[in-house]
Amino acid sequence: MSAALGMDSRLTDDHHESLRLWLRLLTCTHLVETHVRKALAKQFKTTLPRFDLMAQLERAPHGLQMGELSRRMLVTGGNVTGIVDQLERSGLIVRTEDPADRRAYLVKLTKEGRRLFAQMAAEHESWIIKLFSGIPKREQRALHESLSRLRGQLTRDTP
Amino acid sequence: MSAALGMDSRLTDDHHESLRLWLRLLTCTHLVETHVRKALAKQFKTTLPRFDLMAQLERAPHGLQMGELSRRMLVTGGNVTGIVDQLERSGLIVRTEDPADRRAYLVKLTKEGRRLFAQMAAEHESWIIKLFSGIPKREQRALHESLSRLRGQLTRDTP
DNA sequence: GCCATATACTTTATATTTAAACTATTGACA
DNA sequence: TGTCAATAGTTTAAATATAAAGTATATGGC
Repeated sequence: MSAALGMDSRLTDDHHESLRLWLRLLTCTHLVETHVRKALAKQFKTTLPRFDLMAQLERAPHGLQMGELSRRMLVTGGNVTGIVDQLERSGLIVRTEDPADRRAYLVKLTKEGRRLFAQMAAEHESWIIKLFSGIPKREQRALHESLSRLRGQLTRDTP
Repeated sequence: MSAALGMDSRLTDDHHESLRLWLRLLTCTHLVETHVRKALAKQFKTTLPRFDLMAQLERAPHGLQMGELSRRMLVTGGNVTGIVDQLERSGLIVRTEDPADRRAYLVKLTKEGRRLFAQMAAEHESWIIKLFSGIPKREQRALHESLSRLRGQLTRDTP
């Protein structure tokens, strides 16, 4: 993630409500990210983007093209190249020839990658549940729904 | 920001609700960030972290220490050093001696920095308002409140 | 079939970001 | 007062991240 537009604890009244909402969204995301990043580093000696990429592959047993990874992770193609390089060097994923398109690869988890990811995913989920545990389930569902509407807006209107 | 944990459009049912909420939060934040980053680059030839840092200073006329910038922006100190270097080289901010502590600087906007920031802030706010315009004000307020509760959780329990 | 254009991926240059090590100064306290 | 841990900031190395340019392959129209 990029930077936060600042702790939103001292905004003056002349800031518009949408702006304040955005800053709060950014702060929350940043706080969770920092927590998860440190936990991944400490417990698994890995990083958030690598975990993210493996999470994508785990849901796609037949593999994903680089471009599809890029779209799903919301990062540029060049970025994906670098992270795939790292994970491939570690033996956790492999680039496979795409039989349907000689320009493309199908990236897949190796057996070792699947094994390791299963461990990390379980821990990761428990961290998230703990971090969100102070928000009642009812409110979490409402939040989720509002954010879904927002995501719809963002993907529909601003291509 | 770091990477998204993936488009949350194809989660399977076995994912816990908190995890889904987190992924949606991350996706929304990432989409807005990408939009704002591109707009800042296009219209002002600048970046999000530089804009963010200037936004912090604009609200602190007497200046801020590097460490205070780091805390408010939720990034590490080394990161702040780099961004301050850039902005200082461009003449938009200055490092001032802190009369109370010879280890510290007070970083301030220059006149040119204030002038430019005023322009950027106005545009920035209009972008945000537009991006969030599909969400009713009522729902925006509810979102803001839920996120406030979440932020409270995140800053209280996970130091 | 041939060619223009688009797509898939990599490379390059630059900026952001973290963690950890380092320097300088402060502040607490025996 | 002298010492020593804590604090403020920088530097370093490595990983992300973007945008833009480059390479190779597909695809669609002629």
